[in-house]
Amino acid sequence: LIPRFLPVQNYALAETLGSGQAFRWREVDGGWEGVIQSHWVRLVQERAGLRAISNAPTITLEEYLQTSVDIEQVIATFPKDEHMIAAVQACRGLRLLRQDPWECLASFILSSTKQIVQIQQIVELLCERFGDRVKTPTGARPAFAFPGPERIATLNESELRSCKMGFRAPYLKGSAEMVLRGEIDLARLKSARVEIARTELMRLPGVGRKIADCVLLFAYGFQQAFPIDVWILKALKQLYFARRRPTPRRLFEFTQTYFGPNAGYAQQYLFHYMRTHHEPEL
DNA sequence: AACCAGGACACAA
DNA sequence: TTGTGTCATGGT
Repeated sequence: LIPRFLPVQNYALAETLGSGQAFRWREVDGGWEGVIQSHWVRLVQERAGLRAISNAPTITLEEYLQTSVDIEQVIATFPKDEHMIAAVQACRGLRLLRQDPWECLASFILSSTKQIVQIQQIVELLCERFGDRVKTPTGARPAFAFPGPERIATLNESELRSCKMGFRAPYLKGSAEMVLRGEIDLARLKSARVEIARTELMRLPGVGRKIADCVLLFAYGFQQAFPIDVWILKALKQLYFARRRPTPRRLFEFTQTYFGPNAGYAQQYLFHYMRTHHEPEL
């Protein structure tokens, strides 16, 4: 296992890994351990960057963690209203990851009406039971790769339900089968226009507008994508549409114009802010 | 013990 | 188009 250093300023590692965009990271002895592709990874926050222990190529780590993104430059494009200022103030250094499309897609299919801790539990069970073992340092807990669509497609519904995913089981299996049959090409979406990529993703069972936007943002890096979940919906209505009744279409229009070219980052800051400051109802 | 969770879907009006 | 019930499971 190769230790190395990823220089980066102002990287909020704990909030980035633990706040609901990825579900497989665990805090262990002051660091964060997880799996990227087929590589076990341990990350430790340091003053001038991130210390990484892993066999994964450096470029893989940098890509996943997006360490080359200048977050101050991103923040500078946010609207300067009091709510965004407070959200940035609450966690300067929060990042967006760049995850594997299938893992991200499958994870968010499993996310609907679940709390983040429960999503983590479901995904962990799925990997433990059906993922390939990956190499770990002696003494560390066993770790597993995320099972690919070819593996998920072979499982029956009761095997999937044993991972506590409930009614989402047929969605996951159905989506795995469509990917496996080539009815959707996840790799090709990277170079598509965002509207086309979204429409494609929404053809999959269990994937609506919100989950599609999560995958567009967290896996493909479409920074205009703005997932609207219950927290963000509450934030938008409460902070920007008080005493009004926006239609979903009007809300979407607002997110695409008001928050600027990095709307997806703004969304993640608002999401984290709402969840950690659990605003009293207004 | 109710209520809710990073929703989607079929169906009604 | 917008509204309601349903789905499975566990945390708070």
